[in-house]
Amino acid sequence: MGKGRAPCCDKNQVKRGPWSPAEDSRLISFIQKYGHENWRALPKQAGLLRCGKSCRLRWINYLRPDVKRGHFTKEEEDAILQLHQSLGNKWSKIASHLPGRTDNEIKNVWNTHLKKRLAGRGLGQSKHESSISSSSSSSSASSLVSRACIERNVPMDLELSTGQRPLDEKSCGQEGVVPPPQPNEPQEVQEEVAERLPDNKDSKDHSSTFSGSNEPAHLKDCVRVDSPIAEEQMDSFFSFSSPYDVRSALEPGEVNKPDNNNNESGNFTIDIPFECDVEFWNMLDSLEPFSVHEADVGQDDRRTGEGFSREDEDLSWLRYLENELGLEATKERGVQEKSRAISVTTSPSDMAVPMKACCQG
DNA sequence: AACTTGCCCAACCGCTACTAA
DNA sequence: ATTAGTAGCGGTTGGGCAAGT
Repeated sequence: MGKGRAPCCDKNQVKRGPWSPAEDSRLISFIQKYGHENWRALPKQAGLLRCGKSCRLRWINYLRPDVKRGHFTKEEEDAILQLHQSLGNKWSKIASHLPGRTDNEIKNVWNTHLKKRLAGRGLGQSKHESSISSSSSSSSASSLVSRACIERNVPMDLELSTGQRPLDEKSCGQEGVVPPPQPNEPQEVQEEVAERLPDNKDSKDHSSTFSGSNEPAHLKDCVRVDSPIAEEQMDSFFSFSSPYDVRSALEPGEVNKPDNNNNESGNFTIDIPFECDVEFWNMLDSLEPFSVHEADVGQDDRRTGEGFSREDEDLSWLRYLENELGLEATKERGVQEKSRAISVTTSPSDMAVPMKACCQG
């Protein structure tokens, strides 16, 4: 090796800046299917022109299904103030006490709101004093924190904070949204995938977007390439219940999909070259984002309902994500989504020609 | 309406901690 | 014990947007 530490990625080769819906879709899809054993290798395996760090950040701060977004409640703000008194700028530790909030988000809120609020409340006060006096609702903040601790099995004693990150992938399952990874279960993986194949579509309630038999003729040839795979992938797109086995599934530079109907001999391999065609990505980005229509119904009701299932939660999250991405579920998008499903599933360079042909009509 | 200013927040950067060989 | 690779953390930046002039 050369001197010093190798850069995490070649900045000339990776895309930077805001994430496009297409990239989000690709990342979500990949992680949902294979997890994120290795962030560094993930972009390559997923066919993303991003630094692994960037992928990780995007996932943790934005795309994770259990990430809570929107304004912070007074309770949460008070909790942050309180926790900051004890922990200082240990944003990840603070975040671990606030379900669904990310360290980055908390850091931002602190820097933009809470710090000023605190400053405005009395410069002469000691930290401790200000903490006491500033928390008119400290009891509620405490209860929020303690509730979070209970939910997450995090010790209430902040000084004993273990440094674990309940918000990260290792403990998403505690939120009831993302179960802990179940590695080394190839049999289950296969069963899970088998269940998601088009043959079993009846068991799914959010697959209609891609079950379209009314796709335009000019798209059919394109879709034929591997539409069962695409549909399978998009069907399970936002369901985080599927186990995965990254270790056994992935080699650098390629994605070995679990067995499926398309490939009864197994070892279905999709090679996603890192050097993706920039034009392709431009085209991809110009496409309308992915959406699932059934999820439009009754999200809020589900939240309050007694039978709020994982599936419901997945759908809620999907709807939320759609909103976040500025997606609007419309019928005609099914066509584009077909295309997108393919792009998410296969090698961009493989798809570049047929996709281009399709788009040019 | 046009321009400026300030705020917000997603994303990036660089460092440290951890782990495996 | 050392080294290299990776994940995670905290600080910082910059683009977009809203409010103000």
